[in-house]
Amino acid sequence: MRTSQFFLSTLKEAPSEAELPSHKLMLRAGLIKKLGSGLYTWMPLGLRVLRKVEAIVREEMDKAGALELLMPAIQPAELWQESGRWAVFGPQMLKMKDRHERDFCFGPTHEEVITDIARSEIKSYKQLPLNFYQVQTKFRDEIRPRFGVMRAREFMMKDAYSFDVDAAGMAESYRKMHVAYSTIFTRLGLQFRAVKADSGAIGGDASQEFHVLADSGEDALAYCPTSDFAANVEAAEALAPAAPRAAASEALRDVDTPKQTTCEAVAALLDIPLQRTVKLIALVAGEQLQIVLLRGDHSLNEVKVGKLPGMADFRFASEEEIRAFFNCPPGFLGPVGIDRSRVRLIADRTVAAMSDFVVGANKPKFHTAGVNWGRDLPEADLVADVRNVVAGDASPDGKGVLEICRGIEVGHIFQLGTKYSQALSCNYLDAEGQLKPMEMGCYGIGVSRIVGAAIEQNFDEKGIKFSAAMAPFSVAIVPVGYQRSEAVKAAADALYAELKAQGVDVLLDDRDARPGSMFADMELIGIPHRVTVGDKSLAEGKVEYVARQDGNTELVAQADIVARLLGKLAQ
RNA sequence: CGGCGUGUAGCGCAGCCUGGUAGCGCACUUGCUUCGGGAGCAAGGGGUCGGAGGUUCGAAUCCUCUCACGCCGACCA
Repeated sequence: MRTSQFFLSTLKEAPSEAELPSHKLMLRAGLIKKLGSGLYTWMPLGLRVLRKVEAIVREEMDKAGALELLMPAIQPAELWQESGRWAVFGPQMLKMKDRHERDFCFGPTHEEVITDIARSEIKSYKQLPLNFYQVQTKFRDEIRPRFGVMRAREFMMKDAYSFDVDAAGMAESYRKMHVAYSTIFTRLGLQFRAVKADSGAIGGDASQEFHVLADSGEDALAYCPTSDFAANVEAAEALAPAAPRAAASEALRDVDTPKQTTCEAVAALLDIPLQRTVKLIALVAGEQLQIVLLRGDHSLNEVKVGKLPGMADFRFASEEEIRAFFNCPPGFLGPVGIDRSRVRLIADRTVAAMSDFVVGANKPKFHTAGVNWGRDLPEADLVADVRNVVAGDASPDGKGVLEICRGIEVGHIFQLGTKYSQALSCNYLDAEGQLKPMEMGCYGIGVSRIVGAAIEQNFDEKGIKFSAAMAPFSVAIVPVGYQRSEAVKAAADALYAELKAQGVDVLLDDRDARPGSMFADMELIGIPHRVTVGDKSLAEGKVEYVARQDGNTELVAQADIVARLLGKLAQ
């Protein structure tokens, strides 16, 4: 491709709405253009990148035995009503009516449709196992779209669905997808990690997420450097402290905390470690107040709370509800001396093992110190793991200590079991003629998100640094004086023709622009290999090669440059 | 949805407080010069100042309403 025949639209300054480096760079490089909130056009340059990601995803899915199909983006409401998710999915689903007032949605995912296909097409165990996939535009009406294509409302997703005769078969399908996903992200040149995940709204048993590691990632990941344990923080178990609760050694006493409404402030005032304080979080579930106690430096894990008995649809208590029960404003709440018949007291495992701790006194401007279980208040009604793990916690596999890093979720694989096949009567006949529900799995990859995540992981002050696998063009030829020097033009054209003949995605910058702006553009859009052709080096029969990755420059004989480039591209 | 904040040329912004002929940089067009790191000079084109209503002789500027977008909190590939 020649730049004069292509469409480059680079910007020196990024539009102000962009926050993350990847978002700014994608706009500056002209990969995408915003149409509305969470809606982006993939411009010609960006589409080339997206297509390269898609191609790798397709190759590996095909290799893993999955079959591509394409389902409608618009789906009738009936299927969703049948699975019960029409109401459950909520406002995140874009709903619409046709001219006959029939309900439809723009598909946020395709479990219902694929299950409908399977139940009508698959009758016998002899047809199984099967894995169908598609690369499709999805729409989720995100509460807050942001970060460009990383959290867009309309986005490109690869979703696959496996159908097996039994749980062992499903586990094998799942394992194949795990392998395929690892291969895909490796081929894309990404640093990634597979972690244990919560299965969330989609449901099911086992599930793992694939994360591109990046400091700006929205998810916190817990991993153990000395074992293979890795989990999303929301799914990582916090073990109970190994040491038993120490005996009480302090007397119960009130302390003045005139303005200290947080554990941090109280700890600072009393000059004690934050780990000696306990905070109280008031929740409501089943019309009853639920009091959760957490150590001062820990944070509530809402996923874990939601899984406790009777807490499935919990919410945070309102300030009125808090005042009604405690007769005290938030900031000074404590578990000592409250009417335990009207509430349930849930203690985090860590708190249950504490002694001589500090909590609110249930009266404004006071906290209580030297609090001890059993002596000053009855034991908790429930001791459970309700906190997020923190760096330094023991690894749940008992093989070391956890560290925390951040990641961008680009893939998620689930073992669904029979959740959807039972809801939608997706059955087959086994060898004994028995009707059985199919065992399903589903596997998603955020194709458009990958582009953003990859840039978030690979950029410098000059712009994007695409891996060879994702770059819109593999090689950029920058002639200095293409319009002025016959020799330069002839050499550049010859190199261009030769690379094209070799099947290389090559971009020849034949604009009548100054070299500085051509260099800057090629660097901004992230072309991994650049060849500069100029009179100076041509006089010695050489051209200049620059690697975008490290900026290393070398003079290469004209006769050798094609072979050198082919060698680098093959790496 | 709640809490802020911003809407002025394609992009980045000033002007608004204190009403009086709409500006700057980049980008774009033309010409001359320049040509290995986002060139210089000169001349140009482009804006219903988000929208509606109001106050006023006069509104980008003041008031009311509205829409859009962005940031901070709960969802997810």
